[in-house]
Amino acid sequence: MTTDAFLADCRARLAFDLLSNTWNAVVLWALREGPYRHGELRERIGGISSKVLTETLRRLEFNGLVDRQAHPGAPPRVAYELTPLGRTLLVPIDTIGAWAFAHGDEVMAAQERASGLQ
Amino acid sequence: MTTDAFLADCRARLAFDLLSNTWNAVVLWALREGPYRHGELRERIGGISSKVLTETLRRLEFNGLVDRQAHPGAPPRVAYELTPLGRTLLVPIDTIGAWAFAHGDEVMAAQERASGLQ
DNA sequence: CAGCATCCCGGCAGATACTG
DNA sequence: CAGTATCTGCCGGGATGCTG
Repeated sequence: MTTDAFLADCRARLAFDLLSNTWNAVVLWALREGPYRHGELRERIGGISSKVLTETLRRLEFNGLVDRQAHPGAPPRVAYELTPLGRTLLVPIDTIGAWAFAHGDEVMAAQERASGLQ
Repeated sequence: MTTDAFLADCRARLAFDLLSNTWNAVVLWALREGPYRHGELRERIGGISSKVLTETLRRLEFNGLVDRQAHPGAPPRVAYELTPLGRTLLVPIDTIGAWAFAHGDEVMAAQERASGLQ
């Protein structure tokens, strides 16, 4: 098992905290096909406010997962791109997504069962 | 790509929400080696309060990931065990942990770099 | 266009004390 | 032993409005 010293190890927490935010994984995933600008990202994602998108990008940048390129001038042009490190995180994200597609209905069924019998 | 319709799909969110809680994944992981009782789990995990452990177990049970067996009598004996569904979720959890072990130091280095230059 | 400044709210999680 | 009952603080995230 690769992660046997899991419980006490803070390093594992690191990855979970990265994926624990509502939007981190979504933005990372949306960026997988190349640089996008702020507005493009908002469109592609849908349902995220401008403020929250900026916060998320700042967080990802802080953790070395996203690279921010500001081309100066007016109007402002800012592009965001995955770093190589950020790109490696797409693997776990995809694994989670795959699990959801395989077992999502089982979870929902369990939820309804549990709700039903109070 | 298995999860191309990721952004709009609520099913993917399901899995992320499951792993977004601070303790869900930890408790799931702690349960991977068979049934444990409330007190045993607390010991094995460390740093979790009784109340929060109960809440977490209730949540996991609600989602069909954990099975709760109460053997009546005094003193009370309650054991928790992974369901087959819960066991499948160990795979993504392990993937995340493996990523953390492989790239955790890169993230920490990036954080220090970002903190350093203000 | 990109993004800060505010205000606000709900829910996770910790600490503490109590019960069958 | 395995919980429940409170009280509390914190932070993510939404809404709105303003700026260079």
